[in-house]
Amino acid sequence: MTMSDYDELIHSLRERGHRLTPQRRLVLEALQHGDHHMSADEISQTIIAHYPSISVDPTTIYRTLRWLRDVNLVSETSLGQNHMVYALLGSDDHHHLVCENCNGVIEIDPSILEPVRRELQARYGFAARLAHISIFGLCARCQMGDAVTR
Amino acid sequence: MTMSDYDELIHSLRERGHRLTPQRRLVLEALQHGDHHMSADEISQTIIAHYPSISVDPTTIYRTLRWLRDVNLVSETSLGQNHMVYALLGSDDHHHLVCENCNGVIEIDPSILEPVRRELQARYGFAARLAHISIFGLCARCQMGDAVTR
DNA sequence: TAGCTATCTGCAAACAGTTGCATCTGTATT
DNA sequence: AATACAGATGCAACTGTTTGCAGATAGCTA
Repeated sequence: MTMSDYDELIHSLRERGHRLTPQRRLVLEALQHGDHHMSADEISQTIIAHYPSISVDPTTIYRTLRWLRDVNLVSETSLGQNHMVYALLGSDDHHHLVCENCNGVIEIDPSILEPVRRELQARYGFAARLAHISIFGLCARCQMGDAVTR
Repeated sequence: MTMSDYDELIHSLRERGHRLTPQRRLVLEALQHGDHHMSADEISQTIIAHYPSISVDPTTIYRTLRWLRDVNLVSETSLGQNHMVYALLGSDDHHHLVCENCNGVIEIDPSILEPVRRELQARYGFAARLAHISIFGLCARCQMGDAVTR
């Protein structure tokens, strides 16, 4: 996303009554800084590390992340752990294959789901939001004997 | 699932060290009784309604549901609410299109994801567990103006 | 530049679900 | 029928996340 795209986006959000508060800027900055998926707690720690004098309430971080997800700026993904992870959308998009046995994660090209997206739109008129989703199952190694033996 | 299938299943689970306790029977019975997806709390309420004298600890219900999911007897699905819902596998299998705006759920034929399952196995050797999954997005009605306006 | 108001924040309390641990029990073995 | 023990249960404490509410503030309007 270019800078002018970003400005335009903020402007269009403002027009719809959304506000760009210091807290929201800090969360966005943290997400830009950490280039991988981040948990709410990692975002909080990143803000504290960069601005020790500022404190952002965890509730606000959660609410900001939900807002960013709702306006399609970040993805929210479960990787089989006890917390969600978040990532800025628009570059390095991919999906995840999560092994339920060894907890390993394989990142895959998002194009594999394009036919499904098209069919859902055609058949049901449904616009699927398929961004950074997880597909759970068993990886090649864990399939041997383990699907039953676990 | 026929009765002998069921007996066979229990037998094979026992062989692997799993036990069929009264609590587990009650959870299974509740799932058979309610024909739709049920939350842990609904299962608890159903047990209380049928057997007022027996109490099953919520922790045990959660652990039983996780076990049933791990041995592939029930599905665990998020329908966009703040809790998971569970269903017995094997009949009436389907997937869900969940509208993030109006929270409506459309049930769809599971065959739509078969090509994806095959490709994941072929390309990555990954055995996807695609049972009663949810795909989030916007339904036809909510797409008009709402994808942006929300 | 000050005022207005819908939106946002922080705090406390709540909620769904998980974990640690001591005790109990289903089931195989004798 | 009695024994033994891996595996299951119940309780309490904890985790990640959400919600209710009162006070604060972004950003429009004059």
